[in-house]
Amino acid sequence: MTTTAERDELPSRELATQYDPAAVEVPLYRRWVEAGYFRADEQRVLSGERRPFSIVLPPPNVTGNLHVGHALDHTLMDILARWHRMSGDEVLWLPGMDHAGIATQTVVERQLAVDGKTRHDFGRDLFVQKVWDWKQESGGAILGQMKRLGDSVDWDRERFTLDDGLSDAVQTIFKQLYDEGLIYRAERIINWCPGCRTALSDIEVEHSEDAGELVSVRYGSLDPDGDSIVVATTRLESMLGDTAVAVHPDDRRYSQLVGRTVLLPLVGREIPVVADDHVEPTFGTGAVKVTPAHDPNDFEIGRRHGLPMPTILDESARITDTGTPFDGMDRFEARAAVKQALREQGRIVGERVPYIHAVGHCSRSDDVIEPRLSTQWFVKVEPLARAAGDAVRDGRTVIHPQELAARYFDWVDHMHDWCISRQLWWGHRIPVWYGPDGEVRCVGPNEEPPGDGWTQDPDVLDTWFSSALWPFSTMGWPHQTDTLRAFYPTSVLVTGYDILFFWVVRMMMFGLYATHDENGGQHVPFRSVALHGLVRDQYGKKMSKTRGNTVDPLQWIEDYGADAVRFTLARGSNPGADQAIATEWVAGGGKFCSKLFNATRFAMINGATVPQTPLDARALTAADRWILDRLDEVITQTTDLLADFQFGKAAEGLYHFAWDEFCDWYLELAKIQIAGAATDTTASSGRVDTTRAVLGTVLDGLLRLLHPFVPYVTETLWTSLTGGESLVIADWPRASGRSTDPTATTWVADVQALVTEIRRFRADQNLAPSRKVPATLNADAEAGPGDRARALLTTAAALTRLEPASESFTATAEIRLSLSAGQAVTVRVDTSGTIDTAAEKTRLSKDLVAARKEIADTARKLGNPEFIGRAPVVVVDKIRARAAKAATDVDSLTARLAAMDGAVT
RNA sequence: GGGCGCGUAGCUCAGCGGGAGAGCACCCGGUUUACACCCGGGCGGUCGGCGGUUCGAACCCGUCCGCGCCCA
Repeated sequence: MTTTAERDELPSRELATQYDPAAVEVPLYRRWVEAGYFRADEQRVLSGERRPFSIVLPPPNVTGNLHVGHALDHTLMDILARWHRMSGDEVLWLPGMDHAGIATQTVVERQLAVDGKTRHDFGRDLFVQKVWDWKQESGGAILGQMKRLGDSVDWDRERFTLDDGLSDAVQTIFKQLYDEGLIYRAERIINWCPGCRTALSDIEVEHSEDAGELVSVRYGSLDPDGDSIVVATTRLESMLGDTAVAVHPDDRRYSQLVGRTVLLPLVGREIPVVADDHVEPTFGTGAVKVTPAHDPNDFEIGRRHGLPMPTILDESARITDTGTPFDGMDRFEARAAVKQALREQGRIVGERVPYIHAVGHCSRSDDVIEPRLSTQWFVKVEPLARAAGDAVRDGRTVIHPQELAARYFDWVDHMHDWCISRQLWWGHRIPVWYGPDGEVRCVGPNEEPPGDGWTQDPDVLDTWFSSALWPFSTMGWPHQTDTLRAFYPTSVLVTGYDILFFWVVRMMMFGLYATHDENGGQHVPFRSVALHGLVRDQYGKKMSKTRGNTVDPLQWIEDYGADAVRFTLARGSNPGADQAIATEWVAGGGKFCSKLFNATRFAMINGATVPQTPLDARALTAADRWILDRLDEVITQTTDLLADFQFGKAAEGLYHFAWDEFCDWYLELAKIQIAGAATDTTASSGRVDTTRAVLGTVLDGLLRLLHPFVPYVTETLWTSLTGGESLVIADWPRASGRSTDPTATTWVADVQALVTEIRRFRADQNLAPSRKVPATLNADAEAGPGDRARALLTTAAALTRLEPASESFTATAEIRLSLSAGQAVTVRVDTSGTIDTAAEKTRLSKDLVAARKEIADTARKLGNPEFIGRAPVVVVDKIRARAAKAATDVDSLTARLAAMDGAVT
């Protein structure tokens, strides 16, 4: 027995008079979750009952909110998840978040800063506890936002990268890589963010074209007879750390200087001039200053020539340990001060201002990155990257669209070793301990850390290190769980192409390294990667806070409904390509849902029902046959497009079918069939029932097809139409298997052409749409089988408000149309003598021009023997038919224009 | 500098060898009992330029111009 409370939870089977997404969406989502529709069951896969479909959700950042890029990504994933669920697959779509090391630590540090405190005031353990507290209270807002969007994820399986299980996975793979020598610690030039005060990997650095200064400075003697050499730099303060000047060995301008020393100004140090093949002799003066501790290229030169490598910047990028007055200055302050001091010495020999050059910025804080010599942990990526490349080359993982595979290869084939240590407290701490006598020990997940006298490495791992394990760590790896057995390798990863290197490559590397089948073969983490583009503003500009053109998808959801946002995003999405979006377009998505609602409601008012038995083909009208054939086509087309990740085309095809074909034409035709049967008792008594069954059949199929895109409105309508439990667990439609009826398609095309022609006439003549116009309808003798020709005319008349001629009928105008098979129909109308001859002439003249152009175009082709000889027969026949039709039209139009002229004179 | 991609209606984009399309915007007309979140009609494009291949090019090839992204 249903309690009142339970009944309130169920959506009403009665449709309201207007669709209100805000009232429907939240309760519907709750009902789906409570019903357990989104839960995955390993056993149904392992028993062979169902095929698995698993989808990797890119874990959003725990500090993040749903932005429009997520909305797109999640919409596409949800479309796949719901489509596969309806197709009978067991779907696992697992939600969760990553811990976002820098971002999260920064959030909490900012809170502490309000009270004038830093994390050091609390110590490591207490600070980390505070971050956990923050996560409990304020983190993960995005999970609620995912629910609002409608994500059909299995909430029982929510994961977080710092969970115990996932942390075990991190420690396990670290240990394995370490033991195999694929993780090492070394002093290298790394990207240092002075704002975040940590090392970054290459991919966390974004390059932009910035305006700086290129300053040329004379090193060495200022005496015209003394040794000197001119070098240029954009980072003038770095000269304080110079330990050499390098020139190309073959550069004769400097050959006498190689091996000697020049004076380093301001510092007063003598530094050598070295010859190095890597110097570009044609750039600038051909001589370069060498700062080994603060430039990657200079570091290599320094290594080759055994140069000292003094570090002259501290963690905040202040000058330090140079023994000059610049110590303690910020790098930018020092840049100006050094320039001033050099100018006073007369050493500035040239300046290019502004000088546009590429500058690296921290992707998190936007601070200018400093290359810095530092001891860090690295992953030796070469063997991992090669395996990742091979997996795509072999087709074990397929990238969609294919063009983007080139970028993938470009990346994996030229990857630098990955700097994985971060000087943070929030994250997975590096499981390496240092002993009192310099011993180093990497501790595995089941091992006790060493005791007294040993200290653990203070750094934590890059967040991407744990995110790279996500596809399998969330399923219980390193344990061989039923979840892994059932759902791994996963089916698909859907993500933006901008994250291909950040994350996709890393998942590929770790997945191939860590996971294997029974025979020891490598597992790919996912079989397909579907890449979409960025969402841009309505002018195609990239959204950014500084530009002020960002949008809030949650506001759109509030205003227009989640379905509207989803449909608009899906419809605009083409594989690998960016898309633009605007509020008006989202409003358009809302209008589509509303249209769907009104159409279904109307069909139901007219008795639409989903038949329990197959439709009797003999009882179907041409209109019925046409819409049913179209439904079959759309089912096949949508299924094929989804299988190829062509979301935009799939959505577009459904929109067109629903609105332009079903609503605009079939519903209007159905009205006539139902009304006509009421007045015409000789029409088969089953006509009304058949029409109702066709309405129900088409709507049932359409709503199923649309459900992955717009789950809420379709669920509302479908449960009302069918009385079924839920569309979420309904079957994906299949084409009927009926052979198509091309004559039905032709018939409808003729109706549409005739109706449009009559409407054009009415509009040109300013005949009010509501006005009934008397008319006579004539078909040429050969206009086809009598019934269909008669139906064609009466149907067109009904759709255009024509009424039968009375005895006083006097034709004042004539509308003639060539039908597709070459016959013609004529409609004579009585406009009560008031005919706008000028408007009618304009209309006919316009058609005449078009028809003459058509004659010219086709005649040119048909007059070309090469065309007749070489073009396919079907093409030639088509052109001949067009030529014939155009000739008929020209005759008819000419005659009517002549008649009108005659009538006037 | 290297690689990838893009230039089609006012805007955003489909179409990628045989009649130039969609959404949004715009103009005109409409309370035709599903829907004014609507209906009907309409305006609007030498498909970036120039060459070539082809019976035929928005579509294939070359080249130039302009724009974007990624990597140096």
